[in-house]
Amino acid sequence: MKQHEIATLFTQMADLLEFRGDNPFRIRAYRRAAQNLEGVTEDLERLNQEDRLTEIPGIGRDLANKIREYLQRGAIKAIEQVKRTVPSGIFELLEIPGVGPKTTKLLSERLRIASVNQLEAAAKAHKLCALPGFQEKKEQNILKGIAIVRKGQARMHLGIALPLARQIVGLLREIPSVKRVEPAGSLRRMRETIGDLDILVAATTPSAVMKAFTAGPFCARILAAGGTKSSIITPEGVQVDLRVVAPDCFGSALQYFTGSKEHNVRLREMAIRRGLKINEYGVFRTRTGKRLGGREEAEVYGALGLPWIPPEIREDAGELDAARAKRLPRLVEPEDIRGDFHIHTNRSDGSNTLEDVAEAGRRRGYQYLVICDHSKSLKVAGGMSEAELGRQMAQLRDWNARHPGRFQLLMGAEVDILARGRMDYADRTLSRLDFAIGSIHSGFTQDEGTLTARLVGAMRNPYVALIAHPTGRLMGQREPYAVNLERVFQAAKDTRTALEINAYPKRLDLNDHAARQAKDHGVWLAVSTDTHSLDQLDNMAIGLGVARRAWVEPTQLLNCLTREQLLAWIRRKRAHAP
DNA sequence: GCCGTTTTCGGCCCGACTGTTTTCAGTCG
Repeated sequence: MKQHEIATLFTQMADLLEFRGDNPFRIRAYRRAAQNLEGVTEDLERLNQEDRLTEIPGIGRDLANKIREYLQRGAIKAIEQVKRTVPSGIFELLEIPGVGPKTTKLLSERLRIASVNQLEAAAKAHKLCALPGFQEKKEQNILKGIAIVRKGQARMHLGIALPLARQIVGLLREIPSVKRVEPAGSLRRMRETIGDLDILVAATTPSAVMKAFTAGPFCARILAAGGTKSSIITPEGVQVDLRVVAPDCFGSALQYFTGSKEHNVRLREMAIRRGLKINEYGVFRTRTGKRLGGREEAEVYGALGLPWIPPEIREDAGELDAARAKRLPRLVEPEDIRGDFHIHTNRSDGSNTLEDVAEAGRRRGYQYLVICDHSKSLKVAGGMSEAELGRQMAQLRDWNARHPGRFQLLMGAEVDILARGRMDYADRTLSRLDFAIGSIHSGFTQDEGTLTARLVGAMRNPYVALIAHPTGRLMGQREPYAVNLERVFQAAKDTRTALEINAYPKRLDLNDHAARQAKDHGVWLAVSTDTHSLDQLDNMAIGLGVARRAWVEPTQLLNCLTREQLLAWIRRKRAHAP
C-alpha cells in the first residue's frame, strides 16, 4: 500500500517544515495531502498511469510530481534534503503534550536538546528556566508531559471507549442544570481507536458543571480547567475533554466538537465563500453578525445549503462534495440489519448453547443467525469433526422445527482455509451447509503470494460464501498478515464471495479504508460479530460503524437481505462457480 | 502548496486555556 508510505513521508515533511518555521499554509497542505492519500481507494499506480493524481483532493501539480517520484524511485529527494537539515529527535519531542514546534526549535537551538531523555535531564537540572519565556511552572509541565508520553497513552479500541464514555455521560446527566450530554470527537465518528474522549454538555450554569466534573469520581488529575472547557485524566489514565455550552448552541458546538478537524476546516472555508462564519456558537453572517442558527447540528449544514452529514463520514474524504451534489450515500442503519453471521456456540469455543444463542437472536428481532463453529483442524478452539457437525445440524433443524416463524437459524461453519486454498471439510460436507465461512488461522507468516493464493483458492470454492477477518489483524497484538487486498477484492467480485467486516473490537477486519475499497470494487460485504458470548451480539453497532465509515449502503451489505434473499444469494454463488 | 459561485493571485477556520506577559505567544483540538 504505497499511499500509506507516501502519506507518512508527507506528514514527516509537515513536521519538519513546522520545526523550521515555514509557511503555515504550506505545512497544512502537506498534512491535508497526507490525510487524503490515506483515504484513496483506487490503485495509486493506476491513477499515476492515467495522469489522474491531481484528482485526489489536496494534491496539486507539485505533490503529484512528488508522488510520481516516490512510485518510480522509492524516495522523494526534496523531503530527504529537508530531513538532513533537521535533528532527527524532533519527531519524538513533538509527541510531548504542550511541546510544539516553537518550543522544540528553542530547545534544539539554545540547549542542543534532540531527544526526550535529554529534555528530561535538562528539565530536572532546571536548565530550561534560562530560556526566554520559561519559568518553574513550564518546566514542571514538560516533565508531566514526558510522564504522559512514557505511560504510552495507547489509543483505546471502541470496545473500551464506548462503555467508558457511556459511564461518564451517565454521571454527567445527573448533574443539576445539565440539559443535554453527547459524546463527540472520534468516538462519535466511530473511528477504530480513540485517543481521548470528547464530551459535550448543554447546561444553563456551566461553572457548576465544570466544578462537578473536575471533582467527580472519574477525575484523577486535572490538566486544564476553564469556564467552559476542561481536560482531566481518569484513574484508568484516559484523557477526557469536556466542553459546556448554552443549550442554544448545542448543535453548532456538537458539529465543531465532533470534527474531524479537516472536515471542519473545509466546512468553514465553504462558509467564508458564502459570506458566513461558523464557530462553536452558531452560524453568522460575516457582515452583519446576524446569527442564522446553531441549536441543532442540521442548522449548521443547512445554512450552507447542505444536508446533514452523518458523523462517521466527516473525514474530508469527499463527503462535502457529495453533500453539495446531493449525492450523499444512504448509509446502513441498525434497522436495516436482518441477521448476523459467524456465531459460535459451546460446541467449539463459544460459551453459550445453541438454544440460548437462538433465543437472543430472536429477541433482537433478526430473521436469522448463522451458527458457525470451528472446523476440525482448529483443535485449540474445539473444532468439530464431521460427525459433530452432523449432530449440530440435527439439533439446529430440530430447533427450527420447534420454533416456526419469522426467525430461523441457518447452519454454517467457520472452516479453516488450509494450504493452497483447500478447505478443512470436503465439498460433500460443505454442500450440506446453508452458509460456509472460510478463514485463515494458520501460517500467518507466509509470504504475500502464498497467503493471497490461499484466500483466492477458498473463494473459488462454490460453497464458501464469506471470507472472515480477511487480514487477520488483532489490534495491539498482531499485525495484519501479508495479503494483496487488490487481488482479493478482484477475486471476491469474480467469484461472488462476500468479505467480512468482523465487528470484534480488536479486529475490525476489514477496516474502514479497506471496506470502502472493497465496496468500490463492487464486492458484497457482511458485518458479523464473531460472537463467542451473548453480550458480543451488541458489537454489531461497532461493525456497523465501520461499514458506515466505509460509505456502505444497504444494497451492498449481506445483513440487509431477508432470509429468502440471502438463500437465493447463496444459490447464485454456487451456480456461478467455475 | 492548494485552489476558484470574489478563479491563475491572494487568500487560506476559529476559539479556549495556560503561562508569562502588562497585551500576547504557544499549543491544542
